[in-house]
Amino acid sequence: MKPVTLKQIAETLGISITTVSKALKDYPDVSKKTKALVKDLAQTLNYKPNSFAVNLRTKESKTIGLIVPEIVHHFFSSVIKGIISQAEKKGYLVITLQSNESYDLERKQIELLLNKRVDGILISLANQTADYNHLNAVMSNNTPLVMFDKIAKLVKCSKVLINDREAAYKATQHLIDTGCKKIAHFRGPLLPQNSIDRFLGYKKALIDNGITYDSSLVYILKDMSYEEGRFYAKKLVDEHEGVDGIFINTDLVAIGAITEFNSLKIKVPEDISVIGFSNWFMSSVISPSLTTINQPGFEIGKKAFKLLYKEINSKKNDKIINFKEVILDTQLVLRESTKS
Amino acid sequence: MKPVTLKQIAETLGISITTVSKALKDYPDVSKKTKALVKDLAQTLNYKPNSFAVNLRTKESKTIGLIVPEIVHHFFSSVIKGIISQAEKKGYLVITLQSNESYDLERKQIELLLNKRVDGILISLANQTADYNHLNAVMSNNTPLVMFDKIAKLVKCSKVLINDREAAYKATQHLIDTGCKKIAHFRGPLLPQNSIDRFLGYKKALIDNGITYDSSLVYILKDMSYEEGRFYAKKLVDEHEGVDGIFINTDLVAIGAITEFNSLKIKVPEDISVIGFSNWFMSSVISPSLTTINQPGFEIGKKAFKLLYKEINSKKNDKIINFKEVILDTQLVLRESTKS
DNA sequence: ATTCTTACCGAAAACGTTTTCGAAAACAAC
DNA sequence: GTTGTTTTCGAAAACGTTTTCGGTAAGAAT
Repeated sequence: MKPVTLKQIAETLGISITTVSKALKDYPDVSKKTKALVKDLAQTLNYKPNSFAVNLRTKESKTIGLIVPEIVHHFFSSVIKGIISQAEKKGYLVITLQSNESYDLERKQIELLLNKRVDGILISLANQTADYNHLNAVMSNNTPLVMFDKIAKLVKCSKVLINDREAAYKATQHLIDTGCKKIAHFRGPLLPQNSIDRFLGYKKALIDNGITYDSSLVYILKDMSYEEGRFYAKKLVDEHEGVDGIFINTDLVAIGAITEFNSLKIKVPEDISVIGFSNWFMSSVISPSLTTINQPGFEIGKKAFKLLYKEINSKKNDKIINFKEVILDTQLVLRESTKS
Repeated sequence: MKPVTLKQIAETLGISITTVSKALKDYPDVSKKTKALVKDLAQTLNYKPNSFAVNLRTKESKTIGLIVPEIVHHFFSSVIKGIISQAEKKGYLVITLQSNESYDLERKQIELLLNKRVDGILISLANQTADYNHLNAVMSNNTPLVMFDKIAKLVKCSKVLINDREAAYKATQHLIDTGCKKIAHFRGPLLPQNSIDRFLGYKKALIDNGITYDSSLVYILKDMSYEEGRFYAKKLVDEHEGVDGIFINTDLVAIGAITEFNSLKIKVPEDISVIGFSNWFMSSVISPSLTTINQPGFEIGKKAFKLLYKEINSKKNDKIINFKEVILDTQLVLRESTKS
């Protein structure tokens, strides 16, 4: 019942463990005859190398760690899918953890993964994260690290991103182009780089078009939920008159806002245009369907793994690692929630 | 730069590796003095046991494998979240794979996980899976296995389920109670146990209420997508007259159907009542909101891990494992897509 | 017959930990 | 001073693999 080992194969064949090992790995200094013998027996005994022993010996686990703020989330689950599918192709397995947007958890999980001696780590930061010691610890531990989506500019490592500022600019410009004059913004928390960048893109588009920026039109959301979308939509119309457009940080919130406008009998887009961010699948289903920015989650995941894979291999071959910053394209997706 | 080992601690302290190891694990045969010495040094050197070596020695990896048909899916991502959160509490990490509803992939992934020597496996089967050799291989490999949601009745192992038949009965009964006479059913593929059970629950409810079962009112869907929902909704009204209710296997399809009815100017629920399954978050957002059956994904995940954890421990202590079948409760969630 | 290749094989160390078992040291009891 | 008990420690084996390095045998070349 015990799993087959090299030793057993060696003994039944009357040869050494060394030769068995080398035969299975096609070393040139094993005769064709013995190779065939060994491989046949290994096949019939259904020999599988003990990965624990291989790990110990080779100092690598063919496993990477992945930390995301939240798993039940269309964008992140798409990224996860991209990562796992790409990793599988290259013979890597993925250990997934979720930080729940908590810095403390994130720190512990990094430690967990380092102790497990994963070959590399992929991470999208928690909203709360403002301190980067745990990330620098990864780097100084000589473990390849690639950040995606929610990144820290100050950490020197490879990154996979979209151009959030440009995308936000594009979205806001579209509102302006379709006639909006008084444009609000529902932004994410203060810390994450992407919510900063999206805000900056929004602001720049206003200024470039001669619209004076009004900070009271910018609402800072906390958990980016559907409920928050509804809440702030109500708050917005309570506090301001004549707002005719909103750029909203994420589709889920935008859907909340649209739902609220619907129930307040405020017409979208006639009274107010709404534009979201992410292109969540549901955005095309609700009524009115949501104009948004497409953010390619699956591709981000694939690209992030590819980068990590390269770094892992560079490290193995003692090559120097050049950190890359890959920027993926976004597209404006026109639907019914903005005027044409 | 090399990681600290027991050996180094032993040498700098002038004691044996054995004693260091035992001191760190609080063996009773180490004096308080040496324990303190060792622990202090370990702390300052930031010693972390090499998990590869520990794995090899203890023959366990504190890692489990998880296979789901699809990651980008509200129900499954909820389950994954439940599993990971519970596993983390018990010091286990989770390697996630997705079968993409493919039997071949599922088989390969099982093999991958067994070769990695995970301590246990959690799985929800692919729609295509009809052969269970790969699952029995897990059992005969003496690796604990727990199935959830999409299970195989014939495989002897623990399972976490909902009572699909009863839930479907409940849903159909609700349609009947609210006046529906001609009730259609959009079911899932033929193989999965849960789509069989939901169909049987639907059928039984009809018969128990004196409604003759009409097989032409049952549509067999393939990929359970939004688009399929729209397609079959159209097909249904093209092929039948006077259908006043549908029980649909999953919320996403139901949302597709409702969208199609909306655009066909068929009123829900006045002309036709729709009831879904799963209680996907979006179901409360669309218009009209969807009456459905709540299927507790997060709890299913938690429970599945707990069961697996027990089995892993039973195995370690050479106890016999009693396979359990846990049935979790579902609730009928009343919303606007059915009459009151 | 001697030297040089070439082809093939295996001993042994190493990876870092855990645990068994025996032994030494310390102390108490008589 | 002997015996017995308790406390504390360490040698060594084991987990299963990979890889270095040296060695033997056979054949080729001189």
